Amino acid sequence: MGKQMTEMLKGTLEGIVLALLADRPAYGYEITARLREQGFSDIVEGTVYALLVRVEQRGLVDVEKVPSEKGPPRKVYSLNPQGRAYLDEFWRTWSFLAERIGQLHDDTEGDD
Amino acid sequence: MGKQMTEMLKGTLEGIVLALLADRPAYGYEITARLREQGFSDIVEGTVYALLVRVEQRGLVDVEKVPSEKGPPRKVYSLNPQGRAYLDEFWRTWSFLAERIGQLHDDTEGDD
DNA sequence: TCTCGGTACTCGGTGTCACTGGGTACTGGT
DNA sequence: ACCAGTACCCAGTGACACCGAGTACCGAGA
Repeated sequence: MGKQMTEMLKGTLEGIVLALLADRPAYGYEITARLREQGFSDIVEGTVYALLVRVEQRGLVDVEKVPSEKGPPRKVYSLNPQGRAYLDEFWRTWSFLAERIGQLHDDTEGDD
Repeated sequence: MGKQMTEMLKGTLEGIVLALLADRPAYGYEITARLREQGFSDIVEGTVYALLVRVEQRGLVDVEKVPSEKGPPRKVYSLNPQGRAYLDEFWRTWSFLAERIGQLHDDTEGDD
């Protein structure tokens, strides 16, 4: 979608993935697929895997290795309490930002 | 506000500043002050100035030097047609992202 | 006069993040 | 034997907000 989206995803993609995990546990390949379904068509696997490594090292998710019928074993990630708290904080930050920007949009859209 | 806000501002702060300039021309110091008024209390001058240099070099804004009664001359930035087009693109990208994330929020908020 | 605080802009270095473009390994079908 | 799909990993790149410090210009008070 372009460079603007790339920059905008910094900081938000993490929240998006954690929100997906809050819904239900999932593994990397699956998360990538879900993101693509939701319209984030050019988010590639490498990005998601790197992100998952990060959140794991920060202790926001629990990991369980589950054998797959097809291919290597899956690493299934699930949100733990710490992750949930972090996600809460993410929503607060997001709401604040979205509100300001929404207001800015309303103020400036009348003149084009 | 914390690290999450820092990361989230990547890509969005640029749009915010351009939106401010779409409202009316302004200079760096003033923009910083306006941002603080709007609640972005810990955005420091250095960040804003660096951003302005960037958008100037990309040709999104026009610059005019105006003498100040107090201190060094002001560099007054105003959005030009290219910048307006870029801002339009920003709003499209933002709307897309905000819609997905908003939906994600609605889906997951019911279970805490 | 000298200092201090407010105004206004500049700059080098840091950490974080999404992206790129590869690679490994396991399975089933042809 | 080969290939496509599944599933994960990794080193390097560019962009960006932040940090801390510096420069310069002005008016007011000690």
